[in-house]
Amino acid sequence: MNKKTSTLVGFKQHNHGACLENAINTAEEYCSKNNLNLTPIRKKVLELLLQEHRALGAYAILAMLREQGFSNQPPLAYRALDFLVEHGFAHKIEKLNAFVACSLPGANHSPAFLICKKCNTVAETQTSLHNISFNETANSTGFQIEQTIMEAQGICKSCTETNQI
Amino acid sequence: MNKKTSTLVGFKQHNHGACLENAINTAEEYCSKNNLNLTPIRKKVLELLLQEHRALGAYAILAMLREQGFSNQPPLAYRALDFLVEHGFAHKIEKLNAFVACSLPGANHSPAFLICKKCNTVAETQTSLHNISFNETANSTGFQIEQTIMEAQGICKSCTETNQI
DNA sequence: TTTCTCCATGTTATATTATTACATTAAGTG
DNA sequence: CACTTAATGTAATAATATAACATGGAGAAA
Repeated sequence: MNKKTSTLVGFKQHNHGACLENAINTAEEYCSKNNLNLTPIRKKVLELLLQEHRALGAYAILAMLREQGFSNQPPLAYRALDFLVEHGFAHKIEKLNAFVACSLPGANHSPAFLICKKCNTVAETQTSLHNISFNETANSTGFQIEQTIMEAQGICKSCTETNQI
Repeated sequence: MNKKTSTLVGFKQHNHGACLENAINTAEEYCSKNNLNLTPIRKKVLELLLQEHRALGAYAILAMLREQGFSNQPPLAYRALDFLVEHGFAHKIEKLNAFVACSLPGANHSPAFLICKKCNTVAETQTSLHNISFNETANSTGFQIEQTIMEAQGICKSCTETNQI
């Protein structure tokens, strides 16, 4: 009862091409089912995020969009990111003011992130246990939680082992 | 074993003047013991934060400092805030890009925050249970956590009851 | 005392992140 | 077709944060 499995993506090996293609397909299906418009810009931004397992800043994305022939006005990136975040295809990492593709699309989630300070890789974890303390405290005071942000910064195994400066 | 008490400040009544004075005294003692320099600017910023139970942006603080006769260059505020955060007298609320005084000074903590979207009050909670899921996931992948950020947004009891728009 | 060093502050400039506001285009609907 | 709505284009600016270098002051070392 006390234990809860955690899943994690980002510090493990995986088939990246398949991962990307799968995520895009999932997003497309979800959008067509829910009458959402995954426009070229939105899709392109999602692809750009999926190609990294790192958080990208809005202006980094904007620069990439420009390389692809899009205009480079900030709202272009922010609007696409807003759409992706609103519908769960991406998350904002508040600590970094940056964005990552969702690693667990479709999950009804309250995600938590592990951020490596050295390589900037971001791993998304999915648990439910982590909300207990918030819920307890919230309940005891009548606070109604709508959204939780959980981010941990540290050093990933790979960076610890190579011990690079 | 499974339960852990949570403490909370910010949505409860308390003697505000005493609270402020006590916090300042604690900070001064801590600084003199640890050979830290609680300069006039740093002290003033701490007082400004303590006067609210809300998060204040760096530029809001800067404007208050100017009213007190200090210069109004951004580094003035950021340096003082850096000091306060580094030594645990204040915390940054990442979601708001803003700062709150620490409600539990002296505690060796990994704080969590409840942020009311209506009145902007920020309550600090102190638990240890909330780190379990992070620690489990981190351990399983060799990730070494250095800092965790936990923030919940929602509506506090008082705002729910008055139900103001 | 003089010099040195360190820490804090003063100051200018600029970088980074994000939004507002309004014009234009495109797709679907009555 | 005219109308409505969603999405994008574009310009301007707001809000947040830092870099870089100068100045001042307190205490240690010579």
